[in-house]
Amino acid sequence: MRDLKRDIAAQLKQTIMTVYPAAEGLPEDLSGLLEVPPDPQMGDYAFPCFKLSRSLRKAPPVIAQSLEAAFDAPETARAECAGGYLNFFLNRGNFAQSTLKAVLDAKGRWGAGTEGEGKTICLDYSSINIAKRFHIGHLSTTVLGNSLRKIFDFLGYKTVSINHLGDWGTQFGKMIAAYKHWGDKETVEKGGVDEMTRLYVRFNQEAAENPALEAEGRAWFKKIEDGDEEALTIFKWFKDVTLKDAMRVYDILGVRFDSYAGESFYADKTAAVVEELEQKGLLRDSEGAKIVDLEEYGMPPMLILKSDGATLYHTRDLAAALYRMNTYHFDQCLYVVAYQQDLHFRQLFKVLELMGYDWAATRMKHVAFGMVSYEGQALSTRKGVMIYLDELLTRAQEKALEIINEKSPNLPDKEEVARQVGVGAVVYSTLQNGRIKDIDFWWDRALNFDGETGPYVQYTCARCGSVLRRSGDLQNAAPDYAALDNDEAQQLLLLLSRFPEAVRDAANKYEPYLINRAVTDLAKAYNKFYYEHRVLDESDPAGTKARLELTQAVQEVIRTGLSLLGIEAPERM
RNA sequence: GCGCCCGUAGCUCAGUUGGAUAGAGUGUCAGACUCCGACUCUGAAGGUCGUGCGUUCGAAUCGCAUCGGGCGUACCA
Repeated sequence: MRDLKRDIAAQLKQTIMTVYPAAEGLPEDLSGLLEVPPDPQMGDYAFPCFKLSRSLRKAPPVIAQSLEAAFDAPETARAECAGGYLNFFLNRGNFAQSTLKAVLDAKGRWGAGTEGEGKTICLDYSSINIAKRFHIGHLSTTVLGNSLRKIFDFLGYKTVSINHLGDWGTQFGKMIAAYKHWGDKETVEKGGVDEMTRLYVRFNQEAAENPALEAEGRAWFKKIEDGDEEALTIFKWFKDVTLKDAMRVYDILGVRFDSYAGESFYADKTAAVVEELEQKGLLRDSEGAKIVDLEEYGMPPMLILKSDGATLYHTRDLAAALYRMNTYHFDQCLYVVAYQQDLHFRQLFKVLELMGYDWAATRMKHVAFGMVSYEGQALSTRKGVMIYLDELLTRAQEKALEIINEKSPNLPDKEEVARQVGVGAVVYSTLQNGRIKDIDFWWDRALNFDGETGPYVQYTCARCGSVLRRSGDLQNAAPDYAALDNDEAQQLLLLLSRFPEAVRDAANKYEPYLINRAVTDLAKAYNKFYYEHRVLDESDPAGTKARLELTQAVQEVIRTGLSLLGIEAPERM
C-alpha cells in the first residue's frame, strides 16, 4: 500500500530542504516525527516545528508558516499551520480509495507482516500445576500468552507455545501416599482434580498428627525420581486427569500448546547444569546449599541445590532455558508469568549471562502481569476466596444465552454463539488494560456486556455483516469515494490505516491491549458512522458501493483484531 | 532495611520517542432514533495528573526527593 504517512513525511522533508537548505540533523525518514493531533478537526497528521526551531534559529510559528506556503502535494495532503504546528489534511478521496484497496486486497490479513520470517519465539504461558484446578489466577497468563502467540504468528514468526507444567516436587509423593491410603481409581476418575485436591488436603491434615506420613510422602517422591514403575504410573495418571480437566477449558478458550514439557521433563537435565555451573566456577557452598552469588548485581543469591542436594525450580528453569535454546534456537523466549516472580527471572537471566550465554540478556523477557484478587481479597482456596475458570466461563455463556434468547430468539446455533460471546467477554476484559495492572474480580463487572466490552465489538462486526448481506445488486456498482468525504468515514479510514501500526506496537511491547483498543475504536467509529450515514441507498449505487467497501473493510479488520486477541466474531448474534 | 512495580474523574483505566484545551468506559443526570440490528447514538456534570523541587520553548510523560499502596527479599513454585 502507499503509506500516506510516509508520503507526507517525504514531501515534508523535500519542502524543508527547499525552504531551509541549511537545515541539519534531520532523520532520513521524518514519519517518526509526525504526530496525530488531539482533535481530528485539527488535521490527520501534524508536524511540530519546535523540532526545527533550534537548528534554524527561528520561531516555530514562523517555520510553520513558511512550510505551509511551500508545501505542495495536493494528491497526498494539504498543509495548514496552527501556531508552531504544521497540520496535514489528507486528500480524502485518494486516501479512501488507497486505504480500502489496501485493506480489501489483504483479504483478511491487513496488518500481517513478514518481519518475523526465519525467527523463532518461544512463549512460556499458562503453565498449570498438576492436581490443581484451573482458576481465575491462571486467566491472565493463558489469555495473554495465547494472544501474543497469535500476534507473532501474524507477523511471520515461528512460535513455540509451551505449557511449562508444574509437575515436580515432594507434593506429588504426598499425593501418591494419600491415594494409596484413602483413594480409589474410580473416585479420582470421576472427581478429577477436585478429588485429588481433597486427597492432598486430607494428607496434610493427617500428617499434622502422624508425622510418619511425611516420610512416606518423601519416599514416594523418591520413587518417582528413581523411576519406580508403580509410582510413575500413578503420577502419570494424575497428570492425565489434570490435563483432561484443563483441556476442557483450553478448548472453550481456543488455546493450544506446541509443548507440555514441564518441570518433570527437566528433572534429569539439571545434573548437567549443576556440573556446568561448577566447571565455570560459579557455584559456591553456603549454609549447606549450593548457590550462585549475585551480590555484585544487587540481588540475593540464586539457590541451585538445597542442603539435601535436591534441585529447585530455579535449577529446572536453567535447564529449561538451555534446552529451549538448543532445541528451538529462539530469537526470543518470553515468560508470561506474574510480576511476583520478577526477581526469579532477573536472577535466572543473570546467571545464564554469567555462564557465558550473552543471548540471555537480550533474548529472554519476563512478560510480567498483575495479580488477581477477588472482591479485594487475595485468592485463597483454603479461605474459599476463589473463582474457578469453568464456573466463570459457564456463567458468562449462560448470560450470553439469556440475552440471545431475549434479543434474537430465532438465531441458529444459539449455544455456539453464546460460547463465542461469553468467552469473548471474558477474554476481552482480561486484555483490556496494560498487563501490569492488578485485576480485582467482581462478578457484575465480569458479566457486564454493555459499554466497551467484547460483545459490543462482536455486535458491531455482526452489524457490518448484516448490512453486507442486505446489499444485493448494489455490490456491483462502481464505487464513488466522494461518498466517504465526511468526518465519520474519514475517521474510520484513519483507524484502518493505523491498524498495522497497532499490531506492531502490541508485538514490540508485548501488550495485546493495544489491539483491543484499536478494534474498540473501530467499532465505536463504525457505530457513529452508521448512525450518521445510511449505508444502503438504492438511489445512489456508486456511493453505496463505497460505503459497502468501507463496511467490509471494517468488518474484516475487527475480525482480524479480535482473532489476534483470541476472540471469535460470530456472523450473527 | 533493600529491590521491582503502581499512584490520572466517584469507580475501572487510556494518554505514542516530552507537544496543542489531559481523554474513554462505567456510574449519575438529561436527550435522540417512522430508517440498514435499540447489545446503537448525542449531551451535561465530574481533575491541585499523590506532593515538592529541578531539566526544557514546552512535563501526566524525563531527573531528584518525598508520601501512599502492591509484590519480592535462599532451601515452595
